Amino acid sequence: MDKSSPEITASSSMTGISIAAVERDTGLGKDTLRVWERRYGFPQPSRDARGERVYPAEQVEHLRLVKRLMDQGQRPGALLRKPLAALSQQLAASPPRADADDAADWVIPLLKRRDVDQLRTEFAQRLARDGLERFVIETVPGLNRRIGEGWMTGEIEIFEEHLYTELMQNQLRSSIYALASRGRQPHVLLTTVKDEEHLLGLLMVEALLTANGASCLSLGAQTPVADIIGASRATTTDIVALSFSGAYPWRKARDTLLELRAALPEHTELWAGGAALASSRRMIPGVRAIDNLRAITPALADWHATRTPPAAPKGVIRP
Amino acid sequence: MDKSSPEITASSSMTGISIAAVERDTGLGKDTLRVWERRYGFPQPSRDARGERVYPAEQVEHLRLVKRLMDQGQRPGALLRKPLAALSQQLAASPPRADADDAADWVIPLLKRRDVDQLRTEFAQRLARDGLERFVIETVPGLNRRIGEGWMTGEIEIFEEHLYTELMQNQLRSSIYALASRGRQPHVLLTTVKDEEHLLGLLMVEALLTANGASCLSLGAQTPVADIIGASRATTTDIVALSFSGAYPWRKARDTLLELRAALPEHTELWAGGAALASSRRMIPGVRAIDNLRAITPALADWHATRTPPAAPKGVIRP
DNA sequence: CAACTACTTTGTCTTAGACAAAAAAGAATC
DNA sequence: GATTCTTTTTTGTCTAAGACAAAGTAGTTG
Repeated sequence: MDKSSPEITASSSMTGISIAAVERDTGLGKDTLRVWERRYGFPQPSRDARGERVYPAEQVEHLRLVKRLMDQGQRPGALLRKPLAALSQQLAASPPRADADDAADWVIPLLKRRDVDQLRTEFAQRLARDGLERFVIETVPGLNRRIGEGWMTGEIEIFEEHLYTELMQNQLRSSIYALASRGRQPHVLLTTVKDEEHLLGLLMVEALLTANGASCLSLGAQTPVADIIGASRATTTDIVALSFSGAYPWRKARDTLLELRAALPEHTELWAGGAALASSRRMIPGVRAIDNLRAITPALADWHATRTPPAAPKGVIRP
Repeated sequence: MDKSSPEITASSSMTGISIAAVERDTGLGKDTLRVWERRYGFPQPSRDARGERVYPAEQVEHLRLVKRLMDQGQRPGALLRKPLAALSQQLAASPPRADADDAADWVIPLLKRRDVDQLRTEFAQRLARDGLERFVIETVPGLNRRIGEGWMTGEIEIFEEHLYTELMQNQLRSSIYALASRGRQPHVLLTTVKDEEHLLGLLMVEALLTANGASCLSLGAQTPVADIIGASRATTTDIVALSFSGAYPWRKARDTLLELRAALPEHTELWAGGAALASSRRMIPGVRAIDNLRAITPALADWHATRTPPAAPKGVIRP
């Protein structure tokens, strides 16, 4: 009511949203928001008494939509000139909707009902029924797609997406932990470079690797390149695996990989996965491209085939 | 050993580091970095051909130190006027060094050796020996303190701190998962507000709650207040638990809590923990302050005592 | 010791202009 | 038709100094 507490209840909704809050909510930088306003006339926030931008909630929603479509590869200039309605249509049409996808529809009502226990149970049951490998390769991507779709069409809220991610991450983590056995070959160092989030995708890869007998060490997302190098050196790392999301610029990915390749010892393999690498049939020397999740198992098999399994280079210690 | 290793190939080091990279590495905003330069004369980056700031690696290190001390409650104006040497001393002196802390020293050499397997084993062993509760209340805080100290004195690198956090998080998560049983009372919604990271601390709390029979749902860190409200509503949430780090401004914490209190249904309890709340004996009406980790167990006991345990409001279903 | 006021510190927001990296379009090659 | 090279457009990030309120400190009073 009065000025004593800044914006009483939902500090966001009634009063409008500050530029810092919009940055947090949409992931678009402050500079970007300002320059869009100047160039395209959208968003067009009102101003408070101090002359600072105050974004209405609906414009923030609109911006979130734009961000989503940009993450799919669209360009902002085109998107910002279109009216809101055109965008909503576009996203509904964009994914080609594989036939079996609708099988993932069960997740939406459970999320809406916030039925956490049931969600956990469903995840666990499907995992037990299909096995970890099939679960990760088929079920989880289907669910992810359905969630993304639901968000875009307004079926579910942001919180519900977070909830899904949180629960699925827990499921995967516990499966990984249950499988992990110490000291097995190969040792894989797993991470994404800076500017990438994508934690769920990383966990999916880790699950597949662990299920196939590898010993993973995940550094989480956003590891600076220097740290990846530092981490792999002086560690018995056989493979360094990087994940790039689809939106990641191709050249940057290539440069990062080349830099890593040069810095890593020769006997350490370098794997790169994610949509950014899958699209091009360009190969980078010394880097193994992992087109999709299914390619992980054969790649691991190759690794084992290349190394002569019985004659270990270092003395094999068996108690 | 020598300076060659951390820098060599990293695209950032030879050339110097851009302001965006410094923001990412230190957590200090671009605006803040610029205004410090103007006001205090530090940092003082050189400029590239385009006139843009290029920070030498040593200044970034210095900044990281400053950030650390700020997180302990110190003020930037004082820190930035002091020479680097004074800061290094300060941090070494700051924690009062409880007697038994040195027992945590074993973790440093293992980290330096990057002996992941051994670290996992040590964690697991101590946990099995002492039990989850003692592990979380005594061992983990001791380790955290030792790690923070090691980082500040230069014993360990950032990567090694990340590695520790990652491994410990995995340990806690798996313990939590093993304990979790569905549908037990009370249902606790667990999170931190925006501007808080503190994920490890949150997991420690979750572990304690779960060990004492609660059914936790963690929303991870950085949940906007509006989402917390949305999440708790229409869910069978008995307790909403928030965690504030020590650096969090007192008033903001109070306002957030009051806002939440007003929005939550009356039968939902609101718990607040973390150093920010512990220092003041100020009470906020309708909010239960959790001074430290040890206070969690009695608080849960209180909750059970308040509710009449045998006469469940909803029919008890037993198959 | 708590609460009020006055003073200092500090982070974030404002403006417009500039420029390089990324993407798209066009042209030329095998 | 597909690949490579060149040109043009698009787009995000950076810089500048000034302004101001929120957070913290100190001094005063009950």
